[in-house]
Amino acid sequence: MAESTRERILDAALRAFGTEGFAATSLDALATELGIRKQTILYYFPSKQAIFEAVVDRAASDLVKVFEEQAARGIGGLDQVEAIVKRVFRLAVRRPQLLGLIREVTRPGSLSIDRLSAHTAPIFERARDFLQREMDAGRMRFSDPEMLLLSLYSTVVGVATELEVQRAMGISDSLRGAVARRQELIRFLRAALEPA
Amino acid sequence: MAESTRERILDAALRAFGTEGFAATSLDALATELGIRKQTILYYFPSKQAIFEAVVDRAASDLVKVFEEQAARGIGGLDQVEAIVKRVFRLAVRRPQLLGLIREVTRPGSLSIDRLSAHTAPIFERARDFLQREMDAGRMRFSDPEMLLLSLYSTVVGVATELEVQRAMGISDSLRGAVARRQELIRFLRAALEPA
DNA sequence: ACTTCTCTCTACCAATTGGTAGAGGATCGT
DNA sequence: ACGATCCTCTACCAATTGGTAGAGAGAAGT
Repeated sequence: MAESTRERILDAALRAFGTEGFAATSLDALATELGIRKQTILYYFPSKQAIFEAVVDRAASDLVKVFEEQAARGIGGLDQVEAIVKRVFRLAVRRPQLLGLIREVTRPGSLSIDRLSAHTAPIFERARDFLQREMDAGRMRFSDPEMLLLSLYSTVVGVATELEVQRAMGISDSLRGAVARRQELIRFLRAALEPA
Repeated sequence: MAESTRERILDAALRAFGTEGFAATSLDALATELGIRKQTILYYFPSKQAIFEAVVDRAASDLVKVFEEQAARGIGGLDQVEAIVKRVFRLAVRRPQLLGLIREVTRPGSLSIDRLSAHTAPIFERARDFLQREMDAGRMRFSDPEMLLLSLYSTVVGVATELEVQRAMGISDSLRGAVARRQELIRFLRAALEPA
């Protein structure tokens, strides 16, 4: 057996929640997609909310792992920023629903936001310290590291996920387009971060 | 009479769609909030989808107006970029649901995306030409104007709307916090755009 | 006085929602 | 052979969903 039913449910739920959103996803639709009955889903998870939380947990730890792998390399300066952007982009291309889910969770009305930030708080802290260190070492333009982190987050996640905006702007969303976007984004960020 | 019923419905719908999202908003809830019956809503609009489209139309033209007002001033270079960012921020503070709605419409599964881009296409084009002109004049770092526009869009909209991410990062979402964010964002963009 | 138009209402409806109860079939250790 | 555990199913259910049909109130025009 390739994958347990539980895992298959989580996979399908990630896709659905990450693209359609929580409210627009019905358990019946999820079950039909999987070729099983809704009650089978409710055997593994007590409620729809519980599925969502499990999906968030898994997505968050996948995301954190990507960051920690790169952090472990201990590269410094803008090269490290570039490496992280590349990893985020690889993730966005391979598993677009994952970042879509993050945006679903960070929506104003959402529950589970605390669940996500419990996972991500350590890497936020780490990133902030990294920026501070690089600034002190003169390898990065000086500014408030938290605000800078917010700008970086917005830019990277936006460019990686706003596919419909790109389409509306007439930008190709092919793989080649993704590479071009990534390249321009990195140049953009390097210009924004380089010390004066 | 302060406001027509139709206008009140559109106002409430903007708020609901912009924060809760389309699927999570029910006509009954909307009606209760307004102190009227659901059927009164359905007298003015034939369906939920039609309400959404009307809201998108109104929000889009409000948004376009903000841009055109600033474009008419004919300021050049980074000062113009800064002025636009400030206007977007003012909008985000005064009517946060408006940008929330944009994000709802630009979500993958959404309908009405064409409706939005029909409104915004002209200002996208205008912005692209503006960037190109500024680059040619040497007042802005040289790069692909479309890709640059995407980066700018992502950064500005993200910083202006990702309130929950900010909360998770420990950034205050007070008015003072908004001013600080705007200031840092402008410095960030200036650094990213200044010619080498 | 009568009609017409604008608006909001009550009364329903079929379909879908998330969720409960419990039957039945495997597969297991004993 | 037997019970226990694991898993998926059928059968329901109350509540909510978007939407229809049409009554009735009020104002306006004739």
